[in-house]
Amino acid sequence: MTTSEDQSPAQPGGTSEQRVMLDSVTHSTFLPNTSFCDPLMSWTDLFSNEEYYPAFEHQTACDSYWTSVHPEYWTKRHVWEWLQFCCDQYKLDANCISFCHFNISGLQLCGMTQEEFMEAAGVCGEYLYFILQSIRSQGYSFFNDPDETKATLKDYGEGLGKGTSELSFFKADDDDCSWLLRPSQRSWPGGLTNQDKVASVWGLQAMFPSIFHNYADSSCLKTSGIKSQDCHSHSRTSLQSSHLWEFVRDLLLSPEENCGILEWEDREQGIFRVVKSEALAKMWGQRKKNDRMTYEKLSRALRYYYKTGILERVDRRLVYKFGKNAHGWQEDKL
DNA sequence: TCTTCTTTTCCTGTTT
DNA sequence: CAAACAGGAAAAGAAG
Repeated sequence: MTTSEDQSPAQPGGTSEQRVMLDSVTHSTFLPNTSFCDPLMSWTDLFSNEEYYPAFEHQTACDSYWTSVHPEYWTKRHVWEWLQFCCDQYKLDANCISFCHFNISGLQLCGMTQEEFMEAAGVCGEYLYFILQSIRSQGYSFFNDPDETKATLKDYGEGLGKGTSELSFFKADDDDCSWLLRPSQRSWPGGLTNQDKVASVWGLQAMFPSIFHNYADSSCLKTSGIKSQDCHSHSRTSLQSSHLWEFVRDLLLSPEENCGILEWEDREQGIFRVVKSEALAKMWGQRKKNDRMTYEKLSRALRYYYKTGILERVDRRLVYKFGKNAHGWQEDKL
């Protein structure tokens, strides 16, 4: 597999700005949702490769940012910028997203149904769908600027929980190109403080409580650094680096990425089988940037989970079971 | 820097 | 015999 390190930088659109943008995404693996998409190609690989992405639209640095254009007029680049923003800002797990499905214009994006979003990005897809719809239809912009804030949290109802006072979820005047960001604000995706991010996430929670309720436990909504009382994660590490058991769980929950490496034996009981042990180890090794990973080592790490109740022993080869301290795998709690 | 926790690495022995 | 399991020990790595 090719890595971003050995890619030639000489491709259309491969400006330093774009590479910075793309490289800030985790080195995810993308498994086949489409016939032309290399299953192990990362986002960086995908979009820096002209074969896969010939139409980078040859934009220049002075071209508009996605926030300054209505979604229906977004270019493909705007679509990625938006995806990039959503991943960064709302801690969506890029692994959940099949970027091959988003190699489209804004008009096509706006034509996608909720089901199509979910097909392309699983639970993140539903989330992305709602974000997009809010941008299209309601004119919400997500930024913190006291001078620009036209409405505070109270406009969106009571009982939103801690942190809501920080919120400056913004609804602009209808005649003010409502969802636009002014040029001076266009640097904000990289400049937000943690507090801003908390505020923004709380804002989304206010808008889409059902989504947050449903997915608070999902790895696709990473919650590190967000002191939400709804956060059920026991993880003490960064959200961007999921634990092994979460990686395994997410693989089980993402059939399009699974490639038959793992399969459920008993979905209700949380019993699953490792079908391709070395492939699983390789994939985990790619995630951890460790090409010496083997199933033997991976399985040793899995066995440590017996102690903590993340996994329970199943006396069958290559079969494991989620324990009482594993969360986010149950179908009815997703 | 220290501490804690998770994961990696290596190992020996056992089971399938 | 190979592959997988079990678990001890030590070290590395990440994060607070």
